[in-house]
Amino acid sequence: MSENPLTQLGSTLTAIEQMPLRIQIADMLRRAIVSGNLRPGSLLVETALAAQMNVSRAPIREAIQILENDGLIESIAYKGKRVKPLTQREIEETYSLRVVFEVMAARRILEMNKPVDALWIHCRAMATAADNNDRDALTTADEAFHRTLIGLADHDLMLTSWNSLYLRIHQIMALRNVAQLNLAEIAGNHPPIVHALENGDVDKVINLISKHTRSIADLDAAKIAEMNL
Amino acid sequence: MSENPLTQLGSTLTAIEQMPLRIQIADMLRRAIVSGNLRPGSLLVETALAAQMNVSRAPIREAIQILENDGLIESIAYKGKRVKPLTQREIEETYSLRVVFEVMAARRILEMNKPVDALWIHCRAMATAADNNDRDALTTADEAFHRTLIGLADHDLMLTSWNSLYLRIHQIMALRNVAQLNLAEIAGNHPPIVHALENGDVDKVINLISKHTRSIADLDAAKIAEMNL
DNA sequence: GATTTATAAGTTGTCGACAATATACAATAT
DNA sequence: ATATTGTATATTGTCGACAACTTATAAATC
Repeated sequence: MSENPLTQLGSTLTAIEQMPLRIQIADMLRRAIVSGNLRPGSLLVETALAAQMNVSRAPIREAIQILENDGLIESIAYKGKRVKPLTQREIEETYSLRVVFEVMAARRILEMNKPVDALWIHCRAMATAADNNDRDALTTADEAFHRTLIGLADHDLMLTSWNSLYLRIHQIMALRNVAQLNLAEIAGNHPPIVHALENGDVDKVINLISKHTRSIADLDAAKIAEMNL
Repeated sequence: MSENPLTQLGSTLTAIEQMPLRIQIADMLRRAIVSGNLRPGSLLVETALAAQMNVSRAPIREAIQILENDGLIESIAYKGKRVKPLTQREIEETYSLRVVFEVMAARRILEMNKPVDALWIHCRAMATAADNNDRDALTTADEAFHRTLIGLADHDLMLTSWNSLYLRIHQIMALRNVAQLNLAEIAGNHPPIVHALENGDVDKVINLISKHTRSIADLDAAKIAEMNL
């Protein structure tokens, strides 16, 4: 089984290429949706996609079903499937559920007395990104912060739900007006959370997370409502 | 589709007979799993199922994918798919997530000042069932209680997650030793929750729900561990 | 002109067959 | 006896075709 490094790299690449088509297609479509390239409401027709990708309908169907499971696509009887429209309500539900998960995570972390040092790394990355006015870097560090927080809770079921949630959050973020976000403010919101965690102050953690999320959720909900998706 | 192959298998609901085969098959398999007829670890082979149900593999594949989404089935490379084994950890995660959802629901109900009269109906049904020593009736009323509680929170995303959670709870319940459950005690656990809700006592609600769920979760986790699934 | 009916087009649902790949087992060589 | 190789088998992945059903369009009737 031991081969030279070059073949190892090659096998890694072919491993991706040799994944089932449905996975490749699902990944492709998922990226298109959460990046905003496929806007909410877009119709997905199996035959069209199959022709476009030069594959049969079978893997397309399965890929679409995967995305339906992700909550990114919904079925419309005998018309096709379409990218799920984003309603104000859904945005609010998405963010409120994220708050619940993060509060749950915080409680578990405190119960288990887990160190939260890992969070500081992402806080610093966010601060740097804010200084450089680098929105992409801030977004990346922000997600890393939240993902780390959830991961520390060591709860697979919640993590799975959270991943699904975050797909939609990505989609929302791709459509929102980033210009109205104050990078420094967002970066500044996170260190107090870590401090509260280190001090074991549950109520403060809950308060901070709730307030932080709500302000973002309100911005996004307003934006999406205005876009009329 | 003038002749439905599945009628031979005892599917009696007429409404369901016009649904796509994948839905019928998924429902059938789901019932088999959550009722304990298909035990955790059972292998599901597409060709075998297709032959057994007199359909092609296509709807079987899609049905299996649906159940994979439900978290009831997992894939095993080049062996087939199997009913996901139940681990102690997973049981604990399932119940702890249910607690979080119910606490979230309670908070929202209190915030919206929603009347919770509907819950009393199910409390009474549970009391009656306990008096009659009718385990099935108690289980039904119990689920109705919890489903109503979640429903009152008016949060579609959470409801969807909760439904998925409850599938696994059904599966767990089907495998547990019902004899060790004290019906009167379970029935008695619910009215105080409704009282606390009516009094707006959030902390008490949280406390009651947590304690109530934990005792059941501990019983089930022990039972499953002992069964070595 | 409005309403009903017939026709066409488009989309999903299902099928049977073939290809690819991993596993299990037997046969062979060392 | 152990390791290796080859072969058979089992299972999933993918394809192209056809059927069923819904919607849209055009025609016909009143």
